[in-house]
Amino acid sequence: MSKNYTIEIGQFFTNSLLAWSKQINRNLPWKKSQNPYHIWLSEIILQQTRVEQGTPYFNKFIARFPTLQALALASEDEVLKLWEGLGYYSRARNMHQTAKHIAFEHHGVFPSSYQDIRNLKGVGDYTAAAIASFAFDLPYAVVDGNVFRVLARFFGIQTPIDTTAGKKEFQHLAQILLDKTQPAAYNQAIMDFGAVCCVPKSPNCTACPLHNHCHAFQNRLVEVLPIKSKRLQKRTRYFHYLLFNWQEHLLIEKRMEKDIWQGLYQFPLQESHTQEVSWEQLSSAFHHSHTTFNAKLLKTSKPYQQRLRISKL
DNA sequence: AATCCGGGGTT
DNA sequence: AACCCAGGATT
Repeated sequence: MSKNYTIEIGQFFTNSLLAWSKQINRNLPWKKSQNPYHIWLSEIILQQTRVEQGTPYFNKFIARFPTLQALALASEDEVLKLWEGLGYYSRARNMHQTAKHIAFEHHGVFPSSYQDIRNLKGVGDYTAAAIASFAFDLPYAVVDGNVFRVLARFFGIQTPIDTTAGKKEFQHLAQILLDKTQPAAYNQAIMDFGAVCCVPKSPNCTACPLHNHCHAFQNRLVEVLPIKSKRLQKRTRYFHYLLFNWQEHLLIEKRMEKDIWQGLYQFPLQESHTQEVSWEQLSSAFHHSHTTFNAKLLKTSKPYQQRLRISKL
């Protein structure tokens, strides 16, 4: 698809983004330096996480673990405790494991080539390109949700972004468009542009400096692009927590099954598909807690919802 | 290629 | 209720 576009339009795109980025000011705390530890930490936190949600976590982690060595020396429990509430908890485990790996097996020296960075646990194509460009000025184009959207719209690409072919096509085009003389500035510019200007819903296209050459705007495809092939649907799970008193303590348990929150702790739990659950269900489900610990059921919680995505077809 | 893994905001 | 977010690992 990228073969259909001229060099000139690509240069217009790149130069326009860089010019646009100079007139906005998005001061993010992890952009104050090229410290690879700070860059890496921020990128892990921001995976599938909004900047506004991740920023306080970044500040907490930097305050508690000023260096990669400090993070490596921490216990996994403490790392998870600091991560609490952010979701996708395997990110925290992989991050901690990687910190220990770099600290104890590479003398604390953060890898400085794309391939070495890419080989770190928890680091995929996007994060490797982000660290390589932001921390080491290496010419690797980032492709995140913002980039998919901006490229799909401006170049009118209708290939679904959630397919192997789509990912390959967008990655290839992004690499062509990258300004190799200033990869960090370009990568920052295209993501800022997607986050601030070319937003998912109802972008203000008439105010966009690229709209004269934007395929989606010229062809009324802004609300259609980017295209995703997999339609997603939500299934709702209801969790009813039970508070057991045992020798003046509240019983908690550890989630060992292969499911969400693996290895995390919770009050004993009965799950149901509906908001209501019968007392018989609760009682029989926790006969074990009663008999094993001689614990007394104090009360049950209101039902908590957890929605998860399941593919429709 | 599909599926799993989350919390939180927006529409 | 559906969609989206500075995605990656697993199967």
